Amino acid sequence: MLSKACEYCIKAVVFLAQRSKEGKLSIVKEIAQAIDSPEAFTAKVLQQLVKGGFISSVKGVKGGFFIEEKTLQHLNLLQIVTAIDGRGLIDNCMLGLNQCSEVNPCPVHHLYKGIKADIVQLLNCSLVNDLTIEFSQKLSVLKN
Amino acid sequence: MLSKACEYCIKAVVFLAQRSKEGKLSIVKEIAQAIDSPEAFTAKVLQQLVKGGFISSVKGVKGGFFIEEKTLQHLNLLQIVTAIDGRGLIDNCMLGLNQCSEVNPCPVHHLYKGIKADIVQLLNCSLVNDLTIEFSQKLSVLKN
DNA sequence: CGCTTAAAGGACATACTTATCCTTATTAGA
DNA sequence: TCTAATAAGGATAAGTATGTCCTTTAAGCG
Repeated sequence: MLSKACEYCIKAVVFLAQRSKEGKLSIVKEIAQAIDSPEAFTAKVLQQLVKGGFISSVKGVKGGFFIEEKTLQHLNLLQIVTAIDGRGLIDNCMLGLNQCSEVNPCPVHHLYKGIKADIVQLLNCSLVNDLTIEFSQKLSVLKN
Repeated sequence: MLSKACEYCIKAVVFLAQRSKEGKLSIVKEIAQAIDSPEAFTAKVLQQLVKGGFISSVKGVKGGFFIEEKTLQHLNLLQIVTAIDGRGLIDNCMLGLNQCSEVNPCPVHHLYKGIKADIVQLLNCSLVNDLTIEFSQKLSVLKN
């Protein structure tokens, strides 16, 4: 469904959002620990998030990552998923047909289209800010 | 979502089912052509389907693959997907948590559980026999 | 300025998926 | 029995995802 890179990104962003609301920067080590991910690999995917403009970073002593308040207001999971994994999950046919559509459907097209729409809706309606609030209240976890 | 191997398997099975109802065996070359897949790799995944008991094969001249009538009656996509890709799609957390549940949910657990149930239902309710009927009537395609 | 800290970036390593090729076993038919 | 056709199986290659390591760049602080 989602790549490991994308899973780490989503979890990292939720954690970072919480920390940012507390006015704190987080270094890679803290993030990797909070989401139980390999540190070096996490650093790589965080770079992608910075390049995509989803999170911000500060180098050097007292540096780290954070999310700008105004970015957090509208940031949702669809933005992150498409930036990291591309539009495959959203666009692709379940059976991999290049041209799968209403007029040229694969055998499961009509059954799958509703599910795909639901996935897009889940991602699009999942505001990082909302997820973070739940996480702060310990109503959800980012690791076991 | 599904591996390439799994995509090929599903398409191969739908094609094979149609041919089997016509009383014909199909060789790898015909199958690969019908579903637009690489021949050698398709041969490999067909072997897995034979081992799993989903399809049957005959070696030698006039040999090929087919599906037994009684197998076809109850064969559905969930059986094929779990045999080829395992239970990951069905069991795994969207964010990859090892222990994601109602009492210990990831940030999207409650939103995702319905979608996962829908995916399982799609696969479980998709009888290969039914898909084949539609395919025979040219209401769906296996390649472009 | 020089030291320390931390992100950025590049190179490399590992694992898995996808794909190909060649050989072997099996079968039908001449 | 010999030959051709075809699945089965093993080895290998190519590609992608995942993960690690080391160097470079930037920033804060004494």
